[in-house]
Amino acid sequence: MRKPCCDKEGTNKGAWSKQEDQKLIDYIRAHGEGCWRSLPKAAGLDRCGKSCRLRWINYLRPDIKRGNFGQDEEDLIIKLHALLGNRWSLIAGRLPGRTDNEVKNYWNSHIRRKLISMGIDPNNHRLNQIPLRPPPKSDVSASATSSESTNNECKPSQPLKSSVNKTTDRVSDSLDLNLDLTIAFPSPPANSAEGKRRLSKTMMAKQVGSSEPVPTLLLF
DNA sequence: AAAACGAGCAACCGCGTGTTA
DNA sequence: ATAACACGCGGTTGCTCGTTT
Repeated sequence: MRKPCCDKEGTNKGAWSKQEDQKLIDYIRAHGEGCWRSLPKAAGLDRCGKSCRLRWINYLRPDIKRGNFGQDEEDLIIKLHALLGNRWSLIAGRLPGRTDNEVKNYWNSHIRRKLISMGIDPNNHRLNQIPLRPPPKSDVSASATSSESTNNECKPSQPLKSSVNKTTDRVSDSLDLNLDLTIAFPSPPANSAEGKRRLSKTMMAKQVGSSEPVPTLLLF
């Protein structure tokens, strides 16, 4: 039913050349973002539209801030992750100049490791009990959260629902994580199927725990 | 000096969702 | 109402480069 996003034959893959970058930049400067499917042809690129989009968003966009993450950014990522889980695009949306891919990579390569070394479960931001023991079978939620030993460990799953509302032994509490917050969404792009999409996704995320008091995050 | 290893990052893939015809 | 399309997201892969042995 679903066709591949582009015909795989005849499209380049792998690292982008300078010429390809320049073509993409020139085209988007002239015509703006969007219509990714038709863009490659129009721009003279032998690339899949998805690949063009990714390259632009993660690397070529002029407002991208490159380089190391600051301590404030790292703290913010940790706090947002405690609330939102692996919703990298939402998290990146609160970090000007950072992309979801960059945030995700930074989390996986730095923050995650750091939290683990501190004895903190990066998936639910709780202190691990030492020694780590497999949870009792009857405790479903516990088994879902002690995920270091499972294959589903990175499921964004219920960070909103489970991690936010239970405050006992939450490390984030000791890290001065102010959970009495309200999520302030960045204003969606004006042209914006994306804005609408993001908003609706976010609303869904908020509604996950709608039967319970939803903690709010006032960030800006 | 060279091989082995690990970390970091760019890019790809598959799926979910909103839109359109 | 629904199938096809277009896009965005999150997970994963694989390459590159620095460090260790």
